[in-house]
Order: sequence, then C-alpha cells, then structure tokens
Amino acid sequence: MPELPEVETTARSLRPRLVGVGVLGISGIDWPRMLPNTSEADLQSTLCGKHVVSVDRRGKYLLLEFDDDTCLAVHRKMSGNLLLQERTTPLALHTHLVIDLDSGCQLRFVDARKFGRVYLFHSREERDDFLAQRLGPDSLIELHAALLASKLRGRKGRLKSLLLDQAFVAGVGNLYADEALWEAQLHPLRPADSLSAEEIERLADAIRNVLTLGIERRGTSFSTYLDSDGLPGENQDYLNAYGREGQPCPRCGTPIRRITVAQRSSHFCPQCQPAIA
DNA sequence: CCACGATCCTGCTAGC
DNA sequence: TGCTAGCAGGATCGTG
Repeated sequence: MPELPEVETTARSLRPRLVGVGVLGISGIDWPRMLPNTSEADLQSTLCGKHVVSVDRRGKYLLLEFDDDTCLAVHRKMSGNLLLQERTTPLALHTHLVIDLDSGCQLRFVDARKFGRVYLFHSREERDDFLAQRLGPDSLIELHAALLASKLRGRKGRLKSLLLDQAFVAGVGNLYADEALWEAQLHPLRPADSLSAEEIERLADAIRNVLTLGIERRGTSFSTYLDSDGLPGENQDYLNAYGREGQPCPRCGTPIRRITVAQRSSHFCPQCQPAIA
C-alpha cells in the first residue's frame, strides 16, 4: 500500500525521466470509475502535445504538472503502481491507463484492486482547492512538534485514528502509523489530547524518522508496491511492528499484538507501548 | 467533533 | 486436490 515514502520514491525516480517530455496520446482506459472528474477523451484532448514541467508529491498524491498549468493527480490507494516502460514492453495485467510519451516510453497505471484514482485539473487553483480540502500538513516536510501539539489539542479521538486521517496529517498510512507509534512508544488507542509535550515531540520525531528511512530504503513492498521501474523497495525488511503479530518486539522481546482500530489492523508492543502513560 | 459501519475491488490464504 | 468464504485496506459518505 503506497504511503508517503512509496509516492515520494516514485516521484523522485520519475522526475528526471518525465520533466521536459511530451505527451503523444492516451489509451487503455478500461475502468472509467478510476477517472472521477475526467475521461479518456478529455485526457486525450487536454494533454496531447503538452510537456511535463514538474513531478511532485502532496500527501499520497503524485502530481504531474504540464506547461499550461494542467495537472494530473494520481492516488494509488491500495494496489496501484505507476510504471515507466518502453513502448515495446508488453502491458501488465490490470493496466488501466497508458500515456504515450515522445521519449519512446509509456507511463502506465496498473492497479489490480481498482481503488486507485486519476484526476485532471485545468489550473493550479483547481488542483490546490482539491488538495486543500483533503490534506492537512505534509507529514514529511511540514510536521513539527509545535504544530502537532496544536493539532492534537482538544482532540478526543484515538491517536492511531487521527494519524490515518489525511486532513489531520497527510501522508501517513496504516503501516507507517504503526511503525511511528512503535518508535515513539505510544499505544495506538491513547486519547489524542492525553499526550505530554515530551510524548508529542517523540511522536513528531518518530513520524519524520520512519518516513525518512522508508524513503532511503525506496519504500516498503509489503504486498504489491513496486517503484516506477517495477522493482520492490527494501523497507519491509526493517519493520518493527507492522505485520509482525506474535513475533518478538525488537526492543524488548514481548510478542507484538494486533488489534483493530478504526477498522484497520494495528500492531504494537504491549510492553513498550502501554495503554496508560 | 467523534465513532461506527458500509462501500468499493480482487488476490491471496485459511479452512473444509 | 479443489473449491469457497473471508480478509485486507485508503478514502468517502451516511448515520448516530
């Protein structure tokens, strides 16, 4: 499941190979629902002849900006992958969008579960409104202890639920939330406004740390994530809590426990992450 | 503001 | 062996 580090890894690898490149055509749409605000014909008429001027990331959205301020936003949700491949490479199963480029390559959106979405915005303003409505401060570049403290103040929800809320902080998903809570030694069910200043600082540091390490390891390929060259990341070899139910906590040896929080599995060490501070 | 449940999808796995 | 039922999971929406 692509979260911030996976999207950032993809953006970094696509950037040098897409900036300056022109669009020749759009094809392969076999699932109109993945285009909530556009269509194959709309994409075709809007993007043909346009050149990519930037490849960016906001939260878990990958953004391709073109030379007339048109913007394509891709959210990969659970299983979506963006592959940059030679035109001659056979299409992978579950390919739902193909963008033909004048570099001889194709940018292909492949998504087995069809949860992924591609949006087209006709101006920077339209795009920014869309994102502002959904995304809080970016958990990698904007989140600091003071900001986290002010956002947590008065919030009665569970800590884990809030971390998954993209309007609270953008970019953290289930896997990195569990890893950050493990590192900060905080129980996922802690009431959000019960954290001490020191705990908030630990959490802010942990979030930045797990995301940064995730990027350095080119993402976590827990199930389906692949980078734009179709290669897995390495961070799955370094997980401390996520997916490790019953296995020893790397810090204290206590078996990792799994509970359900906000309808999502939550992995934590019952020894290092006590429910009561 | 918060919690909970349903929804969307399909590959995988556990269980029979 | 082969089948099926159930699970996972990000975001959104409706209800309480």
